[in-house]
Amino acid sequence: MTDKKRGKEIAEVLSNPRSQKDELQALQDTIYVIGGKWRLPIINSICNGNNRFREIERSIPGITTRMLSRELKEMEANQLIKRTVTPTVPVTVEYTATGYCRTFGDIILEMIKWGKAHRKKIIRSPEKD
Amino acid sequence: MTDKKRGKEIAEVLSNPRSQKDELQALQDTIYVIGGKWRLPIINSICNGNNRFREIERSIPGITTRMLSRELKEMEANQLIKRTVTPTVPVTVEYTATGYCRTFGDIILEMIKWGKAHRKKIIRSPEKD
DNA sequence: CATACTGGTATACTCTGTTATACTGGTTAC
DNA sequence: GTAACCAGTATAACAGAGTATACCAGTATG
Repeated sequence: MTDKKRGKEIAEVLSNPRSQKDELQALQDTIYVIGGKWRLPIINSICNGNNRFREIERSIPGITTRMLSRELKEMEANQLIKRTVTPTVPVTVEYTATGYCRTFGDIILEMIKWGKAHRKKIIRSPEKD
Repeated sequence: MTDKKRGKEIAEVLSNPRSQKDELQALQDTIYVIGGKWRLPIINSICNGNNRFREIERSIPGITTRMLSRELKEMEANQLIKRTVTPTVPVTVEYTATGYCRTFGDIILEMIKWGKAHRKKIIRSPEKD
C-alpha cells in the first residue's frame, strides 16, 4: 500500500465516523419503506379520514385501482394499515392507519412544508439562472 | 343526479377542504423532486463533506458511476448542486450543495430519525403478528 | 510494463413500477 | 334493462430507473 493511499484511508476514517455510515443506512431504509410514487400519498389520505377504497382512490387523482390495490395489500402485509371487512350488503371495507404508520407523520409534514415553499419559489422565480 | 350522489358530493366538499388538495399537491411535488433511490443519499453525502466524484461514490456503497453521474448532472441542472472544475493536473472537480439543496435538511433528518427507530423496532420484534 | 488513481462516458441489459383497459359479481337507482 | 355504485382482479404493455461491464485520457506508483 502506498503512503498516499494509506494517508487517504486514515483521513477517511477520521472524517467518516461510524455515525455517517449508520445515518446513510437509516436513510436508505426509510427510502426503501416509503419509496415509490404512491405510498406517502396513500398514507396521508388514510390519515386524513379517507378509509374506503373508492374514497382513497378519488382523493388521489391519477392513481389507478391496480396501483392502489397493490400498495394497500403490501402496506397491510407490512402492518402499516389494517383492513377491516364488515359483512354488510354489499360488504364494507375499511382501511385504517396503524400506530406504526402514523410514525411517518413528521416526514410527511416536512415534505408538505417543503413542497409548499418550493411551489412559492417557483412562482417567484421561474427561471433563475 | 341522485340525492345520494349529491349528498355524497356535499359531504366530500365539507370533509375535503381545499387545504387537503394543496397538501397532496405539495407532497407529490416533493416526492417528484427527491424521488428515486439515490437523490437523498447523494445530497446527504455532499452535505457531509464529500465533494469529489469518487469520494461521493465511495460514500454510497452500491451506487454505480453511471447513476451517480446522471443524478449529479440532473441535480446541477436543477440548481441543487454546483459543479466546480479546477484546472489542476489532472483536473479537480468539486460538487457543493447550494442553499436550495440544504432546504432538504429537515426532511433528511426526519428520515434518518425514522430509519433508526425502525431498525431498533425490527431488532426488538422481528415478526410481530 | 502492469496497476491504480482521477472523472467520468458508452453500450446493453434487466427489472419493476406504472399505465391502460377491460372485466367480475352483487346491489341499488331510474 | 341499463346505468352506476362497491371492491377489487386480469392481462398486457410501456417507460424509465437501475445494473453490469467495459472503456477513455491522463498521471503516478511499483
